[in-house]
Amino acid sequence: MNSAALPSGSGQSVYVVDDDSSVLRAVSRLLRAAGYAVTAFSCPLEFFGQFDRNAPGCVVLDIAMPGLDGLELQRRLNGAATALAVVFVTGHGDVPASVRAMKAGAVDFLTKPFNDTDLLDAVDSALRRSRAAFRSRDELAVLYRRLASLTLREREVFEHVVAGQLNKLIAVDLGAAEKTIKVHRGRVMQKMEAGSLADLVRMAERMGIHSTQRNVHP
Amino acid sequence: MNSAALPSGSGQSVYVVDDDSSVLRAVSRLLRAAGYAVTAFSCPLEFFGQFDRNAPGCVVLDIAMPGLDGLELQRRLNGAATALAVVFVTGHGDVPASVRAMKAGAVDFLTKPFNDTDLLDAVDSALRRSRAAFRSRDELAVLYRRLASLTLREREVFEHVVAGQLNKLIAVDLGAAEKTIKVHRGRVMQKMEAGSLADLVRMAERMGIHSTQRNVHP
DNA sequence: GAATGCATGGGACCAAGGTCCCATACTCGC
DNA sequence: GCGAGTATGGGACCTTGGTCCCATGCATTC
Repeated sequence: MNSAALPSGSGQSVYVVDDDSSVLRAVSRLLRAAGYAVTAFSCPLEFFGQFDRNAPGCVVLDIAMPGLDGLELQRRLNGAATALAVVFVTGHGDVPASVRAMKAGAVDFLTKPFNDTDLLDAVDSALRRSRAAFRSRDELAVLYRRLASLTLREREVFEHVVAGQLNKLIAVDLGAAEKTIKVHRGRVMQKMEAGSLADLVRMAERMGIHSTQRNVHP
Repeated sequence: MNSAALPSGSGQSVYVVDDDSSVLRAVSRLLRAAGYAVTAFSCPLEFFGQFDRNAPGCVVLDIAMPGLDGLELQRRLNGAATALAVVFVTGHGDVPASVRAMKAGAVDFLTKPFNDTDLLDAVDSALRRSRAAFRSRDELAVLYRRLASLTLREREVFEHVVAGQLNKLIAVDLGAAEKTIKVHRGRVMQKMEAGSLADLVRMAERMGIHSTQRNVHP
């Protein structure tokens, strides 16, 4: 185990994106002094091409930038498969922009001049949120990978099982013998790596799986 | 069934709170014309004393008001057991105020002059959110009422069951016979009105019940 | 002091879940 | 055409879960 500072592994990486180089320097210095792994960009497109998609992190973003607008960059980040959290920092922010930013999930929206504490608090809270989102996204990805390993039939049985139906009824619904359902059910438990039915139900909940149940008369 | 307009039953009730009587009149008229059941208040405290806690609804709120500040009123609403959603409307809103409002869960934050469509959209979205929150709060209340009807022992068994443990193991953990656990478990299913174990697990999830499990050696 | 609610279980059963081994049948790709 | 993967089940067997009736012991309450 090497304990060198690994920006992407530490969950402490902060990207600062601002076209004003003096602000960029000042903010970067402040955050580095606070112990964060900071990467600075004066060009939003450059940032978008280089940041680490596979790690949690925080982006400190100026709203008004030439080339790529801050809000537009946020929109692209939301569209991309990342778990980055955004903190806006701006000199001349207007209310509509701040509202749009917050609606789109920004953690905070600071107007210059802001005091150091506000920025540090925002970054801390953003990293916290990003790490949580990243972890949850990761766990979900594992679940979906397992789900994808199910055959069609197993998937059907899975849905009926987490709906609380008895094997006997599932058999009727799917037009098979109870015996066969048991076999599929056993394989579902194995493939999903569920230690108990309760586990399986919780997995289904997290994946938003609700039975596509035609209750009576298919 | 009387189909008279019932503000609290319809899920369409909107409270407008603004100390500027001309704005109050204009906004109220607009919303009434759109079919909402509008109640207007020029005094925030009066509103706070009179609104219906037991129905979903939307509050259109001015930020700057004498007596009770808009943000403070929002804070109180969040503290109270309501499911109201807040839309801010203000003449001279500053960015920090809008950010605080959005962080506190406001649906939108409009600055005058705003066009009618923006307000109507915001109110519609707020009512939608409020209805969803209200329903979910209601369902949760039912679950908690059932949970409260469990005896201490039943509650313990409940936690172990949704943790996926077998009756046999629960018996060991609680120092009782498997037979006894079965009895408790049966009563838990009855009292919680769960049709299946899957149901019970989902109920536990919604209530955030995770076993307070001392795995080995109590 | 009788009644009530609760926790505790024995006995007896039956239903449901789970798991072996085994077999058939179909489809797909090489 | 043959093997792999899939869906299907029979037979046998055991473990769990669920539910009757019944009974005891211990608090609290009226």
